[in-house]
Amino acid sequence: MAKVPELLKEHKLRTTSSRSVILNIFIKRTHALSYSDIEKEVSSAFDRVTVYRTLKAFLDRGVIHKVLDDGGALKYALCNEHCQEEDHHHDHVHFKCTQCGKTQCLEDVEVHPLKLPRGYKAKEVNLLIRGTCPRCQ
Amino acid sequence: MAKVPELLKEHKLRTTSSRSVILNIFIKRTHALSYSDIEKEVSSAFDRVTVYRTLKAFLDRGVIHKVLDDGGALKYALCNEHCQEEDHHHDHVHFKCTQCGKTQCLEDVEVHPLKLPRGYKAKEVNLLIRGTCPRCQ
DNA sequence: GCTAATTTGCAACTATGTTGCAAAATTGTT
DNA sequence: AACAATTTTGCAACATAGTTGCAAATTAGC
Repeated sequence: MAKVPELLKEHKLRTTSSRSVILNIFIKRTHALSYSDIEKEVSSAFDRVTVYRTLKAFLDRGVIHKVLDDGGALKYALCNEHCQEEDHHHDHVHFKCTQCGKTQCLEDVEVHPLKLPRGYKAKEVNLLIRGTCPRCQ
Repeated sequence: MAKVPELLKEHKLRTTSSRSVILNIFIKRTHALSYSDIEKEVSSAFDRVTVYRTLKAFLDRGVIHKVLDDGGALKYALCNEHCQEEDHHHDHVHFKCTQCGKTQCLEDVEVHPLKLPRGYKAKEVNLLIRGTCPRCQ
């Protein structure tokens, strides 16, 4: 909680109440959050638009990254250490539990380099694994 | 075009005009299509709801599968040969060109089995690669 | 405390997707 | 080719997701 203002400053974002609260939610949670997850937690303390704009600001400054999900709504999760705009690290492995519906980043899973057909050049790889998580066995 | 009715019958779907037209669009195109891509092609010959329901019917019967995309809207692409409801093959590699925005299935790319942390059990793996396609080099 | 720049809330709008229901179309059977 | 049973369609209405413009409020640096 104490490090929230510094985290914001690190990413060149002004410290405002909505940003502090929402960033803190991301820090507390270990799984990816959608707009509606956040809306529920802040229980309309902020306008819908503010929440969306906060998420957009976090995205643009590399505080969070998009998490692909099979459902409709986009989810977001905290980027790990020092992943600033430019040198954003771009290989994500996400695990969605089909039981509880939660999506987590798996930082330690190694993605083997892929052999693409001639002419394709990869910049970023996103892996979504669906299955059951340890808590839902 | 001729094989559209048989394809529908194979998947236990009645032959109707919307299904024939939409299935044919999927056959013609090599890249994944969103609802709005289809809407544009059929130029409101069918009701919005019918298009959505047709996509849902195709999904349920294993004619098409969902394609993850980083944007908001879900995309869909033809399943390949004999991928019926039950034994749907579940490892997909998709390539999204950041230049032209088109997403393709890469059938031939091999996905190496992943070592997941203890307790995680994978059922399905979806890989989305972002980069540039041969046509946009 | 002042000023400049950014952020917020509101209203309004677009896109995406779903549900219930009556009318229309499809299929198999005479 | 007409019939009945089932499925599919279109319409209206709704729900969720996400965006934009603008004036008022807030933040950061001085």
